[in-house]
Amino acid sequence: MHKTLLQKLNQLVPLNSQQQQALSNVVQEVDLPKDYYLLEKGHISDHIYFVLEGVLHAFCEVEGKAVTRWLCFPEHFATSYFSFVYRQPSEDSISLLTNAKLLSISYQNLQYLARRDAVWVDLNRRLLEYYYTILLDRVMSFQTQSTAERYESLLQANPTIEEDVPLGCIASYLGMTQETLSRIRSRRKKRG
Amino acid sequence: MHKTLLQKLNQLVPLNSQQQQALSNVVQEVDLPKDYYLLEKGHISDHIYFVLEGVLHAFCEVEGKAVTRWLCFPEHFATSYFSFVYRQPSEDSISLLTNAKLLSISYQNLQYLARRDAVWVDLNRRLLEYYYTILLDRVMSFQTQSTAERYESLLQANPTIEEDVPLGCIASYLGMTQETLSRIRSRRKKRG
DNA sequence: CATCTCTTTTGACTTAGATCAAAAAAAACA
DNA sequence: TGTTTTTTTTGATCTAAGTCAAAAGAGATG
Repeated sequence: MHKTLLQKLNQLVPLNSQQQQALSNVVQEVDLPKDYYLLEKGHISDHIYFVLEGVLHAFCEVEGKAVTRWLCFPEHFATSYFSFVYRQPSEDSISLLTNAKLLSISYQNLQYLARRDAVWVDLNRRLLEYYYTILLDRVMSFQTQSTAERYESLLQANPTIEEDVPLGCIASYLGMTQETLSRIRSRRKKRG
Repeated sequence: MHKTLLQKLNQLVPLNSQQQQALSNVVQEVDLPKDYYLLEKGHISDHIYFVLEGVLHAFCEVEGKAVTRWLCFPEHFATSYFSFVYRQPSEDSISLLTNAKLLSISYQNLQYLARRDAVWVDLNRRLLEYYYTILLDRVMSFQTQSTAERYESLLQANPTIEEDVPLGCIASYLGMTQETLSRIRSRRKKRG
């Protein structure tokens, strides 16, 4: 079983060795190439992923343009949440922005775990709480920050983003045009 | 016990009469006046509220200006989520924008319920899931909509907002200035 | 290596929304 | 009731960011 995942989970809820074993029985490690689709729009999300290496993104089409709904970096979890939980077709697609090494757990297996041990229910709640507060911050960044400030914060939280994520994805994620982000970058360089 | 709350909860998870009774034992109905503070910044959020009548808002100070973090209308739940869950001082304050009738449940009592019956854990998760997806939509509105479109959506979802919520609160909630919202309103009126 | 495609940068221009300031309207209050 | 305070509207700029278009750069492909 993968140390990184256990560390992350233990921060939220302590797991005994039995629980760790139960988890390792249902977790699958996969290596996937850049541009691989984990989920296509219209399908039901059947897995939740934990990113070991690489970057993922979820996006949907709005008026012909792709909107980046989120970016997912190493040591974070990814799925189309609405679809996964409510068993409804996803509005979003999820694909890989780089080659990636992931851990994957199926909906079935997660249900199975949750039925046998309440710790997994608890963990699920903790994770949700965590991502909820992150999302609240993202909302506030739109309320209070300029485009340049939003980019600066993102860069601070994730310095590798410039190499791994196309300009257009980042711009859309931050709610601005590609051109604007490109200009923000060139201004940054001039200053240092 | 209040019908409205039970209806809402039953939509998420069916409750038997025993569970309904258990809930009614810990729920308190309160009538509070406009401008009353349910939570002041720096304190730990000790209650979760269900709004029967009236409107609440949460706000924090950023660079000397109040930022509306959320608005809460009848048949919705309110608390400073981060503070309530992590038992940390809240960054936000919560106060009433109108006279209000609320149902309140304390953290202690909710813990008590959750220890005795897993249905309350489940319900908590369902609620969190629900509000998570709402928040995702709010993020997307910033990514894809103009100020006027955001206001239009909000108005559609909550037609009474014009009477109940001051212009400045709404503007801040939607990430624009008061002046901009005022102009959006006057343009609306001219058209009809 | 030349060609084609896709992404990013740069430029010129337009516009939505911010800022600053003052007037008008609405609440609060004595 | 008139006076004070707060909220909202309106007006005159200003500027950040969007749009449109073209050039430059970087990868992919034959």
